[in-house]
Amino acid sequence: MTSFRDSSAGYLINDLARQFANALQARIRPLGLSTGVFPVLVHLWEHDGLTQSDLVARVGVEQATMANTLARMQRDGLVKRRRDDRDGRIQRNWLTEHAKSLRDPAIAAAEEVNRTALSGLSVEERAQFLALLAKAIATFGAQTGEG
Amino acid sequence: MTSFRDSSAGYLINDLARQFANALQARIRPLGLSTGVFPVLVHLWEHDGLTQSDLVARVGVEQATMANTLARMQRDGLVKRRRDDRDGRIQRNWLTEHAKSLRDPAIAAAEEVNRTALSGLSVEERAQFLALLAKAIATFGAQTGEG
DNA sequence: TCTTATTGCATAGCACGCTATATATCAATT
DNA sequence: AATTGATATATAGCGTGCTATGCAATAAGA
Repeated sequence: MTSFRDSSAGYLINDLARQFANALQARIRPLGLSTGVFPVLVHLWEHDGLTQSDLVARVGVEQATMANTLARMQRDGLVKRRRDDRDGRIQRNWLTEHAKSLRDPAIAAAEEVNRTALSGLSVEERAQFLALLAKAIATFGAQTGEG
Repeated sequence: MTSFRDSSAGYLINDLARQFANALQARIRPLGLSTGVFPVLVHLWEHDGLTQSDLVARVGVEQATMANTLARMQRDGLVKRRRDDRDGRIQRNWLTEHAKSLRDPAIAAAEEVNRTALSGLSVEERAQFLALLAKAIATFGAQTGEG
Protein backbone atom coordinates (compact mmCIF):
# COMPACT_ATOMS: atom_id res chain seq x y z
CA MET A 1 0.00 0.00 0.00
CA THR A 2 2.06 2.90 -1.24
CA SER A 3 0.50 6.10 -0.02
CA PHE A 4 0.07 9.19 -2.11
CA ARG A 5 3.07 10.93 -0.64
CA ASP A 6 5.51 8.17 -1.48
CA SER A 7 4.76 8.36 -5.17
CA SER A 8 4.22 12.08 -5.51
CA ALA A 9 7.07 13.78 -7.31
CA GLY A 10 6.10 17.12 -5.82
CA TYR A 11 6.08 15.75 -2.32
CA LEU A 12 9.50 14.19 -2.72
CA ILE A 13 11.04 17.17 -4.44
CA ASN A 14 9.79 19.53 -1.79
CA ASP A 15 11.31 17.30 0.85
CA LEU A 16 14.63 17.07 -0.91
CA ALA A 17 14.76 20.79 -1.62
CA ARG A 18 14.39 21.56 2.07
CA GLN A 19 17.16 19.15 2.92
CA PHE A 20 19.41 20.80 0.37
CA ALA A 21 18.57 24.27 1.61
CA ASN A 22 19.21 23.34 5.23
CA ALA A 23 22.51 21.68 4.42
CA LEU A 24 23.70 24.59 2.30
CA GLN A 25 22.54 27.08 4.90
CA ALA A 26 24.61 25.36 7.58
CA ARG A 27 27.73 25.47 5.43
CA ILE A 28 27.58 29.01 4.08
CA ARG A 29 26.39 30.65 7.27
CA PRO A 30 30.00 30.92 8.52
CA LEU A 31 30.69 32.94 5.36
CA GLY A 32 27.91 35.36 6.20
CA LEU A 33 25.77 34.06 3.35
CA SER A 34 22.28 32.58 3.16
CA THR A 35 20.50 30.47 0.59
CA GLY A 36 18.53 33.24 -1.07
CA VAL A 37 21.54 35.28 -2.07
CA PHE A 38 23.36 32.27 -3.47
CA PRO A 39 21.84 32.16 -6.96
CA VAL A 40 22.19 35.93 -7.24
CA LEU A 41 25.87 35.69 -6.39
CA VAL A 42 26.39 32.86 -8.85
CA HIS A 43 25.12 35.08 -11.65
CA LEU A 44 27.00 38.19 -10.53
CA TRP A 45 30.22 36.21 -10.17
CA GLU A 46 29.81 35.25 -13.80
CA HIS A 47 28.64 38.66 -14.95
CA ASP A 48 28.97 41.61 -12.61
CA GLY A 49 26.82 44.73 -12.87
CA LEU A 50 23.53 43.13 -13.88
CA THR A 51 20.31 45.04 -13.31
CA GLN A 52 17.51 43.80 -11.10
CA SER A 53 15.39 42.80 -14.09
CA ASP A 54 18.38 40.95 -15.58
CA LEU A 55 18.62 38.96 -12.37
CA VAL A 56 14.89 38.34 -12.23
CA ALA A 57 15.04 36.80 -15.69
CA ARG A 58 18.13 34.73 -14.94
CA VAL A 59 17.30 33.49 -11.45
CA GLY A 60 13.63 32.95 -12.10
CA VAL A 61 12.13 34.46 -8.97
CA GLU A 62 9.54 37.21 -8.93
CA GLN A 63 10.61 40.83 -9.15
CA ALA A 64 9.52 41.60 -5.62
CA THR A 65 11.54 38.68 -4.28
CA MET A 66 14.63 39.94 -6.07
CA ALA A 67 14.10 43.48 -4.82
CA ASN A 68 14.07 42.22 -1.24
CA THR A 69 17.05 39.94 -1.74
CA LEU A 70 19.13 42.73 -3.27
CA ALA A 71 18.15 45.07 -0.46
CA ARG A 72 19.46 42.52 2.06
CA MET A 73 22.62 42.02 0.02
CA GLN A 74 23.22 45.75 0.00
CA ARG A 75 22.57 45.96 3.72
CA ASP A 76 25.05 43.13 4.32
CA GLY A 77 27.76 44.64 2.16
CA LEU A 78 27.59 42.18 -0.72
CA VAL A 79 26.53 44.55 -3.51
CA LYS A 80 26.53 48.25 -4.25
CA ARG A 81 23.85 49.74 -6.48
CA ARG A 82 24.35 52.65 -8.84
CA ARG A 83 21.74 54.33 -11.01
CA ASP A 84 22.33 54.38 -14.75
CA ASP A 85 23.08 57.80 -16.26
CA ARG A 86 21.13 57.21 -19.45
CA ASP A 87 18.08 55.56 -17.89
CA GLY A 88 17.03 56.79 -14.47
CA ARG A 89 14.94 53.69 -13.79
CA ILE A 90 17.84 51.29 -13.94
CA GLN A 91 20.13 50.33 -11.08
CA ARG A 92 23.14 48.16 -11.78
CA ASN A 93 24.30 45.79 -9.04
CA TRP A 94 28.05 45.56 -8.44
CA LEU A 95 29.72 43.03 -6.21
CA THR A 96 31.86 44.32 -3.37
CA GLU A 97 35.40 43.03 -3.04
CA HIS A 98 34.20 41.02 -0.08
CA ALA A 99 31.49 39.33 -2.15
CA LYS A 100 34.05 38.53 -4.85
CA SER A 101 36.33 36.96 -2.27
CA LEU A 102 33.57 34.60 -1.14
CA ARG A 103 33.24 32.95 -4.51
CA ASP A 104 35.62 30.03 -4.08
CA PRO A 105 34.61 28.98 -0.55
CA ALA A 106 30.93 29.40 -1.34
CA ILE A 107 31.09 27.30 -4.49
CA ALA A 108 33.12 24.71 -2.61
CA ALA A 109 30.44 24.55 0.08
CA ALA A 110 27.69 24.07 -2.48
CA GLU A 111 29.62 21.36 -4.29
CA GLU A 112 30.21 19.59 -1.01
CA VAL A 113 26.47 19.59 -0.34
CA ASN A 114 25.83 18.21 -3.80
CA ARG A 115 28.38 15.46 -3.28
CA THR A 116 26.90 14.56 0.09
CA ALA A 117 23.39 14.45 -1.29
CA LEU A 118 24.29 12.24 -4.21
CA SER A 119 26.81 10.06 -2.41
CA GLY A 120 24.40 7.14 -2.45
CA LEU A 121 24.03 7.26 -6.22
CA SER A 122 26.30 5.72 -8.82
CA VAL A 123 27.97 7.89 -11.42
CA GLU A 124 25.39 6.87 -13.99
CA GLU A 125 22.55 7.53 -11.60
CA ARG A 126 23.87 11.01 -10.87
CA ALA A 127 24.00 11.86 -14.54
CA GLN A 128 20.49 10.47 -15.02
CA PHE A 129 19.24 12.42 -12.06
CA LEU A 130 20.60 15.74 -13.32
CA ALA A 131 19.23 15.04 -16.78
CA LEU A 132 15.79 14.20 -15.44
CA LEU A 133 15.75 17.28 -13.25
CA ALA A 134 16.64 19.47 -16.21
CA LYS A 135 13.98 17.77 -18.31
CA ALA A 136 11.30 18.28 -15.68
CA ILE A 137 12.25 21.92 -15.28
CA ALA A 138 12.10 22.41 -19.03
CA THR A 139 8.70 20.75 -19.52
CA PHE A 140 7.31 22.55 -16.50
CA GLY A 141 8.56 25.88 -17.78
CA ALA A 142 7.12 25.21 -21.21
CA GLN A 143 3.72 24.46 -19.70
CA THR A 144 3.47 27.43 -17.39
CA GLY A 145 4.68 30.17 -19.67
CA GLU A 146 8.34 30.00 -20.65
CA GLY A 147 9.84 31.12 -17.32
CA MET B 1 31.07 25.61 -20.97
CA THR B 2 28.55 24.25 -18.52
CA SER B 3 28.28 26.67 -15.64
CA PHE B 4 28.06 25.66 -12.03
CA ARG B 5 24.32 26.13 -11.84
CA ASP B 6 23.54 23.82 -14.73
CA SER B 7 25.22 20.86 -13.08
CA SER B 8 24.33 21.57 -9.48
CA ALA B 9 21.70 19.19 -8.16
CA GLY B 10 20.81 21.62 -5.41
CA TYR B 11 20.34 24.47 -7.82
CA LEU B 12 18.08 22.41 -10.07
CA ILE B 13 16.08 20.90 -7.25
CA ASN B 14 15.46 24.27 -5.68
CA ASP B 15 14.25 25.56 -9.02
CA LEU B 16 11.96 22.62 -9.59
CA ALA B 17 10.59 22.72 -6.07
CA ARG B 18 9.54 26.33 -6.52
CA GLN B 19 7.83 25.50 -9.78
CA PHE B 20 5.96 22.66 -8.10
CA ALA B 21 4.96 24.84 -5.18
CA ASN B 22 3.74 27.64 -7.42
CA ALA B 23 1.75 25.28 -9.62
CA LEU B 24 0.17 23.54 -6.65
CA GLN B 25 -0.55 26.85 -4.97
CA ALA B 26 -2.43 28.07 -8.03
CA ARG B 27 -4.59 24.94 -8.13
CA ILE B 28 -5.47 24.55 -4.46
CA ARG B 29 -5.99 28.20 -3.73
CA PRO B 30 -9.60 28.00 -4.97
CA LEU B 31 -10.11 25.33 -2.32
CA GLY B 32 -8.86 27.68 0.37
CA LEU B 33 -5.67 25.67 0.82
CA SER B 34 -1.99 26.55 0.61
CA THR B 35 1.11 24.48 0.12
CA GLY B 36 2.22 24.34 3.74
CA VAL B 37 -0.95 22.72 4.99
CA PHE B 38 -0.93 20.10 2.25
CA PRO B 39 1.43 17.55 3.78
CA VAL B 40 -0.30 17.96 7.14
CA LEU B 41 -3.66 17.25 5.56
CA VAL B 42 -2.28 14.24 3.71
CA HIS B 43 -1.28 12.69 7.02
CA LEU B 44 -4.46 13.64 8.85
CA TRP B 45 -6.59 12.27 6.01
CA GLU B 46 -4.82 8.97 6.51
CA HIS B 47 -4.84 9.12 10.30
CA ASP B 48 -6.98 11.73 12.02
CA GLY B 49 -6.27 13.00 15.52
CA LEU B 50 -2.47 13.02 15.42
CA THR B 51 -0.58 15.19 17.88
CA GLN B 52 1.73 18.00 16.86
CA SER B 53 4.82 15.93 17.60
CA ASP B 54 3.38 13.02 15.58
CA LEU B 55 3.05 15.38 12.65
CA VAL B 56 6.51 16.83 13.16
CA ALA B 57 7.99 13.33 12.92
CA ARG B 58 5.91 12.38 9.89
CA VAL B 59 6.13 15.57 7.84
CA GLY B 60 9.75 16.30 8.67
CA VAL B 61 9.57 20.01 9.41
CA GLU B 62 10.70 21.63 12.63
CA GLN B 63 8.39 21.78 15.60
CA ALA B 64 8.04 25.54 15.41
CA THR B 65 7.06 25.33 11.76
CA MET B 66 4.38 22.79 12.55
CA ALA B 67 3.07 24.85 15.46
CA ASN B 68 2.57 27.81 13.16
CA THR B 69 1.03 25.75 10.39
CA LEU B 70 -1.46 24.14 12.77
CA ALA B 71 -2.34 27.55 14.19
CA ARG B 72 -3.16 28.77 10.69
CA MET B 73 -5.16 25.63 9.98
CA GLN B 74 -7.15 26.14 13.14
CA ARG B 75 -7.72 29.78 12.28
CA ASP B 76 -8.93 28.76 8.81
CA GLY B 77 -11.30 26.08 10.07
CA LEU B 78 -9.36 23.04 8.90
CA VAL B 79 -8.59 21.47 12.28
CA LYS B 80 -9.86 21.61 15.84
CA ARG B 81 -7.48 20.96 18.69
CA ARG B 82 -8.44 19.29 21.94
CA ARG B 83 -6.22 18.69 24.95
CA ASP B 84 -5.73 15.13 26.08
CA ASP B 85 -7.38 14.25 29.40
CA ARG B 86 -4.56 12.02 30.59
CA ASP B 87 -1.68 14.24 29.46
CA GLY B 88 -2.20 17.97 29.67
CA ARG B 89 0.71 18.69 27.35
CA ILE B 90 -0.80 16.92 24.39
CA GLN B 91 -3.20 18.40 21.88
CA ARG B 92 -4.75 16.12 19.29
CA ASN B 93 -5.57 17.64 15.92
CA TRP B 94 -8.91 16.68 14.40
CA LEU B 95 -10.00 17.49 10.89
CA THR B 96 -13.17 19.48 10.46
CA GLU B 97 -15.86 18.13 8.13
CA HIS B 98 -14.83 20.81 5.70
CA ALA B 99 -11.22 19.65 5.69
CA LYS B 100 -12.36 16.07 5.14
CA SER B 101 -14.47 17.15 2.19
CA LEU B 102 -11.44 18.73 0.51
CA ARG B 103 -9.52 15.49 0.29
CA ASP B 104 -10.57 14.33 -3.16
CA PRO B 105 -10.27 17.66 -5.00
CA ALA B 106 -6.99 18.47 -3.27
CA ILE B 107 -5.39 15.14 -4.11
CA ALA B 108 -6.68 15.47 -7.66
CA ALA B 109 -5.05 18.90 -7.92
CA ALA B 110 -1.73 17.57 -6.67
CA GLU B 111 -1.83 14.61 -9.04
CA GLU B 112 -2.56 16.94 -11.90
CA VAL B 113 0.50 19.02 -11.03
CA ASN B 114 2.61 15.87 -10.88
CA ARG B 115 1.32 14.75 -14.27
CA THR B 116 2.00 18.17 -15.78
CA ALA B 117 5.51 18.29 -14.37
CA LEU B 118 6.43 14.83 -15.62
CA SER B 119 4.57 15.00 -18.92
CA GLY B 120 7.84 15.30 -20.81
CA LEU B 121 9.21 12.08 -19.32
CA SER B 122 8.60 8.55 -20.48
CA VAL B 123 7.02 6.01 -18.15
CA GLU B 124 10.43 4.51 -17.43
CA GLU B 125 11.95 7.91 -16.80
CA ARG B 126 9.23 8.79 -14.34
CA ALA B 127 9.84 5.63 -12.36
CA GLN B 128 13.58 6.29 -12.42
CA PHE B 129 13.03 9.84 -11.31
CA LEU B 130 10.90 8.88 -8.31
CA ALA B 131 13.39 6.18 -7.36
CA LEU B 132 16.33 8.55 -7.57
CA LEU B 133 14.50 11.19 -5.54
CA ALA B 134 13.73 8.65 -2.85
CA LYS B 135 17.33 7.46 -2.87
CA ALA B 136 18.71 10.98 -2.53
CA ILE B 137 16.32 11.73 0.31
CA ALA B 138 17.37 8.54 2.07
CA THR B 139 21.11 9.10 1.73
CA PHE B 140 20.74 12.71 2.71
CA GLY B 141 18.73 11.78 5.78
CA ALA B 142 21.25 9.14 6.76
CA GLN B 143 24.06 11.70 6.55
CA THR B 144 22.42 14.48 8.49
CA GLY B 145 20.94 12.54 11.35
CA GLU B 146 18.10 10.19 10.46
CA GLY B 147 15.38 12.87 10.05
C1' DT C 1 3.29 68.59 -26.82
C1' DC C 2 0.20 66.02 -24.15
C1' DT C 3 -1.50 61.68 -23.07
C1' DT C 4 -1.01 57.02 -22.55
C1' DA C 5 1.54 52.82 -22.30
C1' DT C 6 5.52 50.40 -20.71
C1' DT C 7 9.41 49.52 -17.90
C1' DG C 8 12.14 49.28 -13.49
C1' DC C 9 11.94 49.15 -8.90
C1' DA C 10 9.85 49.49 -4.11
C1' DT C 11 6.53 48.39 -0.55
C1' DA C 12 2.75 45.99 1.98
C1' DG C 13 1.20 41.88 3.56
C1' DC C 14 1.30 37.11 3.99
C1' DA C 15 2.86 31.87 3.89
C1' DC C 16 6.24 28.85 5.34
C1' DG C 17 10.67 27.48 6.60
C1' DC C 18 14.42 28.07 10.07
C1' DT C 19 16.95 28.89 14.97
C1' DA C 20 16.59 30.16 19.64
C1' DT C 21 14.10 30.48 23.61
C1' DA C 22 10.20 30.23 26.89
C1' DT C 23 6.53 27.79 29.38
C1' DA C 24 3.69 24.21 31.04
C1' DT C 25 3.03 19.54 32.15
C1' DC C 26 4.43 14.96 33.20
C1' DA C 27 8.17 11.58 34.82
C1' DA C 28 11.96 10.35 37.58
C1' DT C 29 15.16 11.01 41.34
C1' DT C 30 16.41 12.27 45.78
C1' DA D 1 7.56 16.32 48.85
C1' DA D 2 10.90 18.86 46.35
C1' DT D 3 13.99 18.94 42.73
C1' DT D 4 15.52 17.76 38.34
C1' DG D 5 14.88 16.24 33.75
C1' DA D 6 12.19 15.21 29.73
C1' DT D 7 8.40 16.17 26.73
C1' DA D 8 4.78 19.04 24.22
C1' DT D 9 3.70 23.23 22.62
C1' DA D 10 4.17 28.31 21.91
C1' DT D 11 6.52 32.62 20.72
C1' DA D 12 10.03 35.87 18.83
C1' DG D 13 12.60 37.08 15.07
C1' DC D 14 14.16 36.53 10.57
C1' DG D 15 15.02 34.78 5.53
C1' DT D 16 12.88 33.69 1.24
C1' DG D 17 9.17 33.08 -1.62
C1' DC D 18 4.59 34.81 -3.33
C1' DT D 19 0.63 38.34 -5.01
C1' DA D 20 -1.00 42.89 -5.30
C1' DT D 21 -0.18 47.48 -5.65
C1' DG D 22 2.16 52.03 -6.12
C1' DC D 23 5.33 55.21 -8.23
C1' DA D 24 8.87 57.23 -11.07
C1' DA D 25 11.15 57.37 -15.45
C1' DT D 26 11.14 56.44 -20.24
C1' DA D 27 8.90 55.31 -24.76
C1' DA D 28 5.17 55.55 -28.02
C1' DG D 29 1.02 57.59 -30.13
C1' DA D 30 -2.36 61.18 -30.79
